[in-house]
Amino acid sequence: MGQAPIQLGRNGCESCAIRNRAVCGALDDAELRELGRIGRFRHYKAGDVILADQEPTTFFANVVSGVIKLEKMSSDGRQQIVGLLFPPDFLGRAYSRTNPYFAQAATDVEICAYPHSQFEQLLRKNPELEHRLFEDTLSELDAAREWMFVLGRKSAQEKVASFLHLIAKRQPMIGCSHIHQPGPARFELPLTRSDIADFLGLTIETVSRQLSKLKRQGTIQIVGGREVTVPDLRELGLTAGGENEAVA
Amino acid sequence: MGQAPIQLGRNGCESCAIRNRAVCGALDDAELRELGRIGRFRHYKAGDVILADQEPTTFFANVVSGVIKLEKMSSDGRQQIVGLLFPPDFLGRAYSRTNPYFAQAATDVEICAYPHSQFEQLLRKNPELEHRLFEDTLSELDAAREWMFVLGRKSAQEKVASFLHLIAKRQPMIGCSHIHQPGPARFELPLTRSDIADFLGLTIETVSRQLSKLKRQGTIQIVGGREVTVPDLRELGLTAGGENEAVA
DNA sequence: CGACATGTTGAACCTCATCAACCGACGTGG
DNA sequence: CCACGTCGGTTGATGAGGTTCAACATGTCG
Repeated sequence: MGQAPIQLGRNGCESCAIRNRAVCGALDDAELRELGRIGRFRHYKAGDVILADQEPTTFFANVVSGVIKLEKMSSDGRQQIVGLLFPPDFLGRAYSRTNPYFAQAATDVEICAYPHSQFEQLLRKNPELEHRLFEDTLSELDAAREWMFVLGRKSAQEKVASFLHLIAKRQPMIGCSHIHQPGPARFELPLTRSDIADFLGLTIETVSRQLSKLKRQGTIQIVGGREVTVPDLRELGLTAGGENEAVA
Repeated sequence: MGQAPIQLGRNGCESCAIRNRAVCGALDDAELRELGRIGRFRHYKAGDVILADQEPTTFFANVVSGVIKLEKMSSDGRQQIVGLLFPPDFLGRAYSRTNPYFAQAATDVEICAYPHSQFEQLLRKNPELEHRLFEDTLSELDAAREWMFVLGRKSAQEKVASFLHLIAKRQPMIGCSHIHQPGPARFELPLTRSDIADFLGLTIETVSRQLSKLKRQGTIQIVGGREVTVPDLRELGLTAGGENEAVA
């Protein structure tokens, strides 16, 4: 739970791992150079706080590697993860003086950070960039609402299966194939049991029990607590229930 | 549960009830005339479906009066309200071929509707309009995440109190004062018990019991099942718990 | 008036939270 | 080196909060 961002030098966008997939994909070469001039790589270790709730906005960023959790917490200690960011997602709440939630590194994380005011200036004078960010925000809103259904209406078993299904879709595979058709999948869980519980509105005990149950049923295998194999994604999808699964 | 939109003639934006508060507030007079040319008033009765899930997008709209619920449903009949629209909110998912959820009139509703392609054209060539819509979307995302905390982490009692608090903040008062400082409030519930349950991830019985409990505790009064008086909003806020209440 | 929709209340049941014990891995200091 | 504490995770026993099923009240409309 430290707070030790490691600041690195300027980055070369041309060779960036997420070039064309992140918001910067909206930019032509000249504009990209400008964004590259203001962008800085930063590293965080799992558990580091990246943005604190209610604090003034100081920067935005793109996730380059790792997973970031967005978290709401109440004074009495309850917490709820309200979003997960994977590469090449965008981090930060545009046009707000303060940050509406905590952003914390779930795994070790690399981001490409842009100073607040410089980025918003770029946004103002570049409608294509703003358009791209707008589309990203719309997708996030869709995802948030999808998750509201999970939180409000699904059983513990379905919640855990839904979570695994989500990770299977977004997390880079351990093996190699990056196409996820119905069929087998293999991935590493980027979250602890405690994080999973906070994401699903459950307790760690319930999460643990449901994972064990899914193992017993043969829907998944787990080794070392974190590495998950799903023999048949379709079956996992079925136990996830609900089926608003028209996610494209 | 019918589907009978009543189509009305063209509207005069100058005298519109929500002019300057809706997205159209981003437009200068000339552009407003253009939007006025494509906008049409429509009326719906409580229960009417306004947009159907998975259907091709045919129009966008601003809510002029009434309340619209955005709803997700699964094949087995479970449903979850994922958003409520009050005047002057914007209805519709920009840049998507299809609609990601049901939009249904919770009360009688008036909207100002813009045909799909004409509106998106206007959006493309008018960055100010898109910017305005972007800001609205960011607020919706904030609200959705706020609600994820409610769904995932609050007790039934807190959920119901949170709902009442939300309505108190957004619903026009029955009396006259439209300022809501800590103090008394009076409003009409725009949702049935069943809708409230679907918004909170509860059953109607639980909602009814919690409302009765709040009455017994003196936190609220209810007459005719729909008209609510809150002697002290601060107290309601306290029983709503959580306190991410930095809503500005 | 009867039929139907909306809402309230009671009783029984069940899912999930709570409390607690335990395990293995890891890191630290004596 | 091993004892120790800590952390993440699993499993069991128990009980509370909400769901489910059911009966009843109220209001509205033909």
